[in-house]
Amino acid sequence: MVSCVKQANAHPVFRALADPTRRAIFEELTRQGEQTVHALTEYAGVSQPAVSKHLTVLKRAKLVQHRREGRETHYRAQPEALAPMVDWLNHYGAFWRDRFDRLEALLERMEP
Amino acid sequence: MVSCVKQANAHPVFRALADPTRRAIFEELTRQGEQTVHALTEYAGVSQPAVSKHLTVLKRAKLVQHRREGRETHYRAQPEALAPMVDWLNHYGAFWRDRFDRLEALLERMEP
DNA sequence: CGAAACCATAACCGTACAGTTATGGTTTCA
DNA sequence: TGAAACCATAACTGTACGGTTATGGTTTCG
Repeated sequence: MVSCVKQANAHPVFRALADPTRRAIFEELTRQGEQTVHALTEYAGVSQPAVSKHLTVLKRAKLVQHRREGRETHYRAQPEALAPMVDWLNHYGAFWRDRFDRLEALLERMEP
Repeated sequence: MVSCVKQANAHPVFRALADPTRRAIFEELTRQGEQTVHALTEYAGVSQPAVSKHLTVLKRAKLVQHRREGRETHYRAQPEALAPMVDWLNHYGAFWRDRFDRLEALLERMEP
């Protein structure tokens, strides 16, 4: 029946991904897998506290998870948290709606 | 071959849709179709200049088009402009990638 | 143990931004 | 023609936000 209605939880996702640095961090985690804050700091080209704050925002949107191991913290992307955004596009992106609907139908037949 | 690489044009879309009021306006235009600034102002619950500025941002992201008719300006949503965001999800939303890829393949067979 | 690495939080700063009122330019119409 | 409707822009304001340095808490290791 396709995604329904009121997801207030969509806002944190939209908000988090509006910042280029945050998008870059998420992209890097998606491509390279789990990363320490140190590694992400080198990649992002901003200070370590800045990266920590970005990770906090991403964490609130559930876009990343963290795992502490000794003195370092490993972050990894959690792409399932993109679902609200996908739902929104499904709902309001009229141009894509047909495609999504057909996809839904297809997938239901493919994976019961 | 699925969407490729560097779309700097994705940023304006992400940025524009990060604001709740702007999303609401876009959603309203998608649901109800073409609307005047006056109507959108009533709907949005903010001042008319605020709406005008939001529409300007949406316009820069190509998410809306406008058509002047006498003293009123009619705006309408342009959902195709969501493409960069869809591409981004396709690229970095690992969880959705398989689905999108299968969709691509399916659509190519369905609409040659 | 003591120093260094790793990370998070605090405190601060400049700017971008969403909102407001004020104003002016077109267009409609009585 | 003159007033009112419609819209965009200008000018201003407060706050949110992304960045920085400073600091402190764990953890590792020589």
